[in-house]
Amino acid sequence: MIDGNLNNRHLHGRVAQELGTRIVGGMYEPGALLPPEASVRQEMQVSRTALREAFKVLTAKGLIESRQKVGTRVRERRDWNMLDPDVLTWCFAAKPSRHFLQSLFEMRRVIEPSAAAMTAERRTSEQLAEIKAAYYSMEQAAPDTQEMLNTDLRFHLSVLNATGNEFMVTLGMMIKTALIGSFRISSSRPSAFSDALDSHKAVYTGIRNRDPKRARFEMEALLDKSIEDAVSALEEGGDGLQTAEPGIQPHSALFLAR
Amino acid sequence: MIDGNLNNRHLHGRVAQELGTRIVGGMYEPGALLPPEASVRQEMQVSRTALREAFKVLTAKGLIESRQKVGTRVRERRDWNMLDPDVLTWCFAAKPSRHFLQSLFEMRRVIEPSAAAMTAERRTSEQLAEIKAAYYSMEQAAPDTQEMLNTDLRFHLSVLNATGNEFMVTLGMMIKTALIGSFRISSSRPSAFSDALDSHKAVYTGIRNRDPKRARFEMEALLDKSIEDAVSALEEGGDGLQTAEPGIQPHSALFLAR
DNA sequence: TTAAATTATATAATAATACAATTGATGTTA
DNA sequence: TAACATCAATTGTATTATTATATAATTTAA
Repeated sequence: MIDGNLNNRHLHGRVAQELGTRIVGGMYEPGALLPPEASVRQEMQVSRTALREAFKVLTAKGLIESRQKVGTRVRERRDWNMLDPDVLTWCFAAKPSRHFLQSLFEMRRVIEPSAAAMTAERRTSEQLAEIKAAYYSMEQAAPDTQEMLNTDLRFHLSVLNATGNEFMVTLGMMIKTALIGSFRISSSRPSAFSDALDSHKAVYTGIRNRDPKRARFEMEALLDKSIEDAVSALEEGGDGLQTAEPGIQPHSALFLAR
Repeated sequence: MIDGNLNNRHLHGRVAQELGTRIVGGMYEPGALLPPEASVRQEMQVSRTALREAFKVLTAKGLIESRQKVGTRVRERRDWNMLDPDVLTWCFAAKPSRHFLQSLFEMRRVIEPSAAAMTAERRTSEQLAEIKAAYYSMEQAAPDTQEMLNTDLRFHLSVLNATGNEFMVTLGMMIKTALIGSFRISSSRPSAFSDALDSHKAVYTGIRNRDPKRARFEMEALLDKSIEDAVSALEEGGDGLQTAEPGIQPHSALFLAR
């Protein structure tokens, strides 16, 4: 389990994970009632304490709400805390739709270029050193490995951290989950390895030179490329992904370019 | 209490609110241990069940982590789920620093212009109708009232909703909390009322005309203006806000302009 | 006949208690 | 000295009982 906070250590965490996955997976529909405590307890063979603590976790993340007498209801999707690392992980566990993945990439495309610009503007030399170190660790990682993913991740997080904006840091958690999840879906993407390195280096250079416009531009280019790769990996792979629901217009990943 | 999910209905929710406020307020420092269950129970006069459920809520939001024998520790600030509506509300309850408020505005400045562009690109006519309705409700609200805040909020949320990106919708929750919190801090800002209306109308027009660049530009202008207002309200007000910690460079709210 | 009041019942909320598991510290022994 | 055993503190889990509340069913009064 690659969750943010929850782990196998606690019984209630495992229960929350199981129920959370079921909910985002659509087994219990928004607005519907969960089975009453007693029956869930029996099914999962857990004590009331464990189940109720799991409910509290899910409540805290906006997935459910419990009322006396009436039961425990799944809240509307719009109330779910989609930016929560656990919720996001459960979404990935539950065969995310294409629309979901597109929305996620779109968020990165909104956030990260601005983050790169901020960082170029304000980074300290220590922060720059960390970004540089992250880049070099990418260079040394073998292509198409877990190590590559980790160093890639490290680079993006170091940029977000260096913004000095704590909300960016929190969004970094989301992006981390997203990257890991995407990697697991299209595991061996035939990404142009050296291309990716060049793009990252360009971002780093922009930040080093305190050139916000450049940093933003290069990050945009980098993301556009990686989105392209992911999409094509998905197209070929056809790895059991749900297709977008009808009625939802496909996004053009590039609509932001001006 | 204006929280997202928690409310006075539940005892554990009140306990979580109290503890959460203390934590983000700095009463318990990151890395430090909370007093053991028994003593918190005694202080608050609650049962172990209520306290433990409150702990689970705080754990789910990334504020604390409990280990057997060792106790319950406050996690590092970077692990806090700052985008969670409850956490954000607690931050506002705890006299937010100037740096915090600047970061929040900065996030809006990153998110909302892009959201406006997306919406201009993809909005359905129903979505446009809702945005229009929100604008007209602003026109009819009396200046400098709660009603004004509500309609303003409605406008911004309707734009975010119309992006069709569910992460944007979740960020809307964050922005909602931020707006309410900001309003309470600088309650009677001498904002140029009709100016604000004009800006909003310009955004609406851009979206109506399916003109992403225009919508983005007008949203940027709108936010720049409202940030300006808020800053000046803060300067005058001097309402007990903590000043930014030394060593943190002030942000220029406008660094994003190109 | 209808409306209001009452009661019943199902369900979650809270409390109280007991015991288990984990872990850090301390002491003990080879 | 190092490995090992013991202990104590603290949270984890389970169980049971009581209370509060929302809905449905029933009775009572107008």
